[in-house]
Amino acid sequence: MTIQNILQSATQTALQKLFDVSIENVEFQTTRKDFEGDITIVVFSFLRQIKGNPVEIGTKLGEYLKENVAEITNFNVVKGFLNLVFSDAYLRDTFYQVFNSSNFGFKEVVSKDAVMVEYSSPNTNKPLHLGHIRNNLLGYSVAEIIEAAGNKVYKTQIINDRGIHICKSMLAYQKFGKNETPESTGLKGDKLIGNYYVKFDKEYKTEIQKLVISGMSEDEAKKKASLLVDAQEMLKKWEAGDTEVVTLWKKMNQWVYDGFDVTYKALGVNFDINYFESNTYLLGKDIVQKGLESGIFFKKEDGSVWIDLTAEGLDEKIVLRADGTAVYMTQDIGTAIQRTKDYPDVGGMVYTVGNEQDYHFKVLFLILKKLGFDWADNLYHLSYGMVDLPEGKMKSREGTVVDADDLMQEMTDTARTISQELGKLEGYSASDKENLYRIIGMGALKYYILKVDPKKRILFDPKESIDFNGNTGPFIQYTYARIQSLLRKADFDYSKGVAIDLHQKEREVVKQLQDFPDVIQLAAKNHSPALIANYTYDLVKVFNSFYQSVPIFASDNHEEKIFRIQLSKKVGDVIQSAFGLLGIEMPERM
RNA sequence: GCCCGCGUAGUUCAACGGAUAGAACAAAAGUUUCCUAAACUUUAGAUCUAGGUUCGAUUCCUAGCGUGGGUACCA
Repeated sequence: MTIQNILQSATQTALQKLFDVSIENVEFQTTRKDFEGDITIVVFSFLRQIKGNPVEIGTKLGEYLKENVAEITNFNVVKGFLNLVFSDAYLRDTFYQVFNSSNFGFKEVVSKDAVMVEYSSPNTNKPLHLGHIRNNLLGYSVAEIIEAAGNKVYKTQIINDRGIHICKSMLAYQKFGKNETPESTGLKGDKLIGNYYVKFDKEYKTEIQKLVISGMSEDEAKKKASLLVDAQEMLKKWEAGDTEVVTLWKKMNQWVYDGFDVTYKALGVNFDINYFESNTYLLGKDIVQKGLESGIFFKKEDGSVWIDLTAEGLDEKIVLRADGTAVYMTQDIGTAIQRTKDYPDVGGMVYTVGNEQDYHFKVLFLILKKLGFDWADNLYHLSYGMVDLPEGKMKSREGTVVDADDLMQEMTDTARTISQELGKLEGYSASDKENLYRIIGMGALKYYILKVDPKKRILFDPKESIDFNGNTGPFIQYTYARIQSLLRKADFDYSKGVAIDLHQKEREVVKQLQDFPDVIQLAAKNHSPALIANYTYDLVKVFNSFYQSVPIFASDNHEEKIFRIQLSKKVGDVIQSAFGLLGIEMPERM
């Protein structure tokens, strides 16, 4: 029986005896740092059922609990807050419980429903940029968190490998490519293809200008420019399975995938399953047909199929064009259903997609619910804000994007500069050092992005925004490295339990550690890596304060030394676990 | 126009409806005879406005202002 259960029933009994009321669920919260105590009961919440002075009620309740619950040694009442103080013995015992459990905070996989987490979802016509970095980090981290909280997880991406935009870069390659390859140019495949996409746009604009000068209206020129016409023609050939086009398409896409692999690896993300739009873009039409028969959808005179969501406060939405071809929505309906067929244990899905598509997913989920799928209640759009630059929005055509590979390289370079100035790494090999710079640089980048609430937009200043001091990844990594150094110097056995009185700072660290499992559960429920990040930062702050004020090796009490090393080790373990959920690696030294 | 986010110190971020709204950066002062000063300790500084619900509101509701996004056959 956990202390929460004991407290719960003891409090209920007390309320019954003292005030003759029964309260089903008494809420407990950990006491704030500035007040004495470990767990707090908010007496105010009883006032509806118990009339009287909150302080008096709290005092009576506190006296009863102190009397009847062995672990409670004292209490105090501030306004309507009853703060309960636990014994050192109890805190030590719970600490040893977590100290000795290897998977502290993590649950066994318990839920039989798996969750499919989709993220990244790139187009194969250009390299990944800063926006993808936020997407990837969020998606990966949320997947890890959900898994840690006890669900089986499948990570997936849907690769947008077809369509007019792909044909544009293919056409530019055909026309201006001179048979270049990643090998011949030394460029990453995604970069090479991205260049052709830009090239297309440039040539297309030039052509439009020429047409306008020769007397054509701009609108007409945009439609009649030969480059665009050719690209559309190429798309038709692709759809018809034309051998030459498909061969080129396969070759160029493979270059891009090879390039993406490098970027994903550097980011530290991975996928269990890939879906390709070229395989899924025709899905969903049969479902629409069924929905039409059952009256969920309706047909307009021109033959297009719609759903009426005005009763739900939304609009009408098209699900099939007049010519019978699919739209984005059709495809997404079909893909979702396909996934549950491919992986029958999937009972929910998370879509990591920017907030400009909030409306789309609202409608998608509603349609799937109306179609009667029982998993439709467990769909979640992990919506995140844009990453803006000081100059404004990123525009790939205008070249104001921050390239993912470049940014990661820059972070590593900054980490190298700072580390070399501090110069603490003698005895490290050159390659170990380089690896360390990478760990620190990526830690800074990942933490900077993940500590922010996903819903909020991020203002990203490449020059100034990545810091290595304060509330940052490297600050936390540094604490971890110091702890490892501490453990290396501890030349005594600290594996066994000891019974000492706890100092105030030690109590604070123990209390913070105890919250970790709850934080994981909450983060999974809210799909929020930011909660983990901020929790870890708080833990480090509390630990640093402890570290500074309590002499660890100088104590003449050996048992105290043992306990302090144990405490430090556990803090290190928890930091490592928490940052693991954020995809951030830990340095042994720095 | 309509719909959906967001609005907290000078700046970047926190705060299950709970106590005196927390940090960091920037500014000012201090701490290195045990373990890594990328640290620690002080000082100064904020909830867009007006109502409402509540014992209690940064949080929930209404209206307004500011800001970003979406707006029906593009994905």
